[in-house]
Amino acid sequence: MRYRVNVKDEIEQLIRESLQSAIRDGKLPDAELPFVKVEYPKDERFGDYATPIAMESARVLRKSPLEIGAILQEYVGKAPLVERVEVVKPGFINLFVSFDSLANNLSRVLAEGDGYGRTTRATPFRVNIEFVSANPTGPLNIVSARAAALGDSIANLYEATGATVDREFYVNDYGNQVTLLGRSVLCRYRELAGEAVAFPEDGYHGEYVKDIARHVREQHAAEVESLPDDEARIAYMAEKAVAYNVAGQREDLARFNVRFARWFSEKTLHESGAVERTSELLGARGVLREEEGKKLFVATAYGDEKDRVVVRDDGRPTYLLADIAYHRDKLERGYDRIIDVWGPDHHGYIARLAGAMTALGAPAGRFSILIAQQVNLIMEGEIVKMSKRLGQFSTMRELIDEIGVDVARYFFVMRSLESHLDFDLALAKRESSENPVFYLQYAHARICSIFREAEKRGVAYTPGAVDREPLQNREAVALLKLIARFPEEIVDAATQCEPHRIANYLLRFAQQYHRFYTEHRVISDDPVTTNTYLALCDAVRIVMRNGLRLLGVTAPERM
RNA sequence: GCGCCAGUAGCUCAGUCGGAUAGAGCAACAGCCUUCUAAGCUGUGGGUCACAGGUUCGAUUCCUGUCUGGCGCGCCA
Repeated sequence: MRYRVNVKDEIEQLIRESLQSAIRDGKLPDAELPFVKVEYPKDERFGDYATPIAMESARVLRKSPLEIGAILQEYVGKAPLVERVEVVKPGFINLFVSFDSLANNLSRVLAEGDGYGRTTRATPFRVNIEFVSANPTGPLNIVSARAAALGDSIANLYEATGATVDREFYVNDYGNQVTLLGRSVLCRYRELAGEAVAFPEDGYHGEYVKDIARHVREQHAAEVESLPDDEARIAYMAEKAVAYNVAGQREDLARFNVRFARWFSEKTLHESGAVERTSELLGARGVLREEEGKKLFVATAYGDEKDRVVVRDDGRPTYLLADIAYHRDKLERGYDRIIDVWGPDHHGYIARLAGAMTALGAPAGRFSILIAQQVNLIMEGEIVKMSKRLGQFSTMRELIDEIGVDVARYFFVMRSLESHLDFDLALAKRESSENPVFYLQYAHARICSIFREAEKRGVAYTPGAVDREPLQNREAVALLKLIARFPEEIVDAATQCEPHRIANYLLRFAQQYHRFYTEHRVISDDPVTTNTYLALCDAVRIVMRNGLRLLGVTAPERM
């Protein structure tokens, strides 16, 4: 096993071993068995975990699903983890987890604290995740904000499965757009000096361009004048502008609790010769062809619509070649998994880059590209256009100012990434029950309040002294089950790159806690029950805090 | 024209490699605070899973086609 066992893995293993034992004992014929699926039944009457293995293996074992189930029942039922096993109608095997194992897990949560939910790995696992990677030509927008929330949460999830994760931002500080940015700044610079200049038609019009020009004029005017010609000045302005924009992006992201291990400059790939070497390597691998003095990557061999130019007839490399060089660099750094998070406007680009990775020898499954779909901002029922000129919520910074980091981060990960996200600003701004973020945080704050009250009343709390009897009720058991599931949810969410699962899980969890709170009084005259319920609340608080932290959301002690 | 994503309750969305009577939040309606936070809880109503075929013990899920919405189809980055 890659992961230290959680309940789900343990059950899967138990069923696999039971099948093997039954075969060894001659109760089942020896055969090639399908993968053992373990799932959460929709209805709690069907148990805590269920497997359709008896139905799926019926054909190959040449017995009816019910017969197979009856045989497995004997073996599976012996495990202490399992309270009882039922074999029902079409052939499902339903397992009920024992109360003892759930209660034991409570002590584990209290002992592990902040570490609960994390799994450890027998072997090291390294992940590289590249996200946001917005052009350094202006401030970050809302799409970048979604990518930032998603990428960082996925990174957090992987770290919680014991992986080492590098968060990376690719800075496109090379090429036409950067030159154009430099020209735009130079124009504004001249305007400040009172010169009348024609602003480039396709230039960058944002206010920030003027800010940069002003900054350069105040700090570096002498240097600018000493440059030989305008070409050199444009390059100079471009460099200053990129540095300014990247610094601004870095600041916004830090405020969003997202920190990158590395800001990888595209320019360095060109300067070091890595781009050229990549072209040679592709040629040596036989995946380039020449046409009219150009070099094309044979992307059609990897499912793309057409072959793609990587070197122009004047010898200049295209963006694609630099991107391949960049990803080759990531491959050579030896990661077990390389993940890119892209915006919706780049899906047409997937085939060629993924194809290039395959051509470079990346094993299947090592490299994956996630597309975060579009974000619509909704204001009073209307879609707010995210034009940079229109709409007051065009930048990430403005969004954070408006609704706060916690709400923004939660909203961006609460839906699956491939669904188009309707971001209701009015709802996000409302500090009420309609806003799910507050619902989760409220559960945490409520528990903190109970502990404050307990301290005020001088009630002693001993985490080690948990009595089982007070936990034998519907609400407490439901909470214990969800607490036990937390580590599994993390593993699933990480490997599938689906942080929204955690958001959904925490919502169910908070709901279950609020139910418990309504039904049971934590601080009472009975010291044993009080201590046990304090321990349960403590565990809920730990799971809630750890879960929110994975999503980059804070767990307030008061609200 | 081709490609990618989506279409599930009034709204926003979950639904695990194909499983059991399709779920949640919000909105609507009816209740629950002398006691640890009512930003909470309980209950009710609400569905042709876009449509038509196919695959099989079983399809919201997989395949084919049609319709609708979004996006993309540069030797820009």
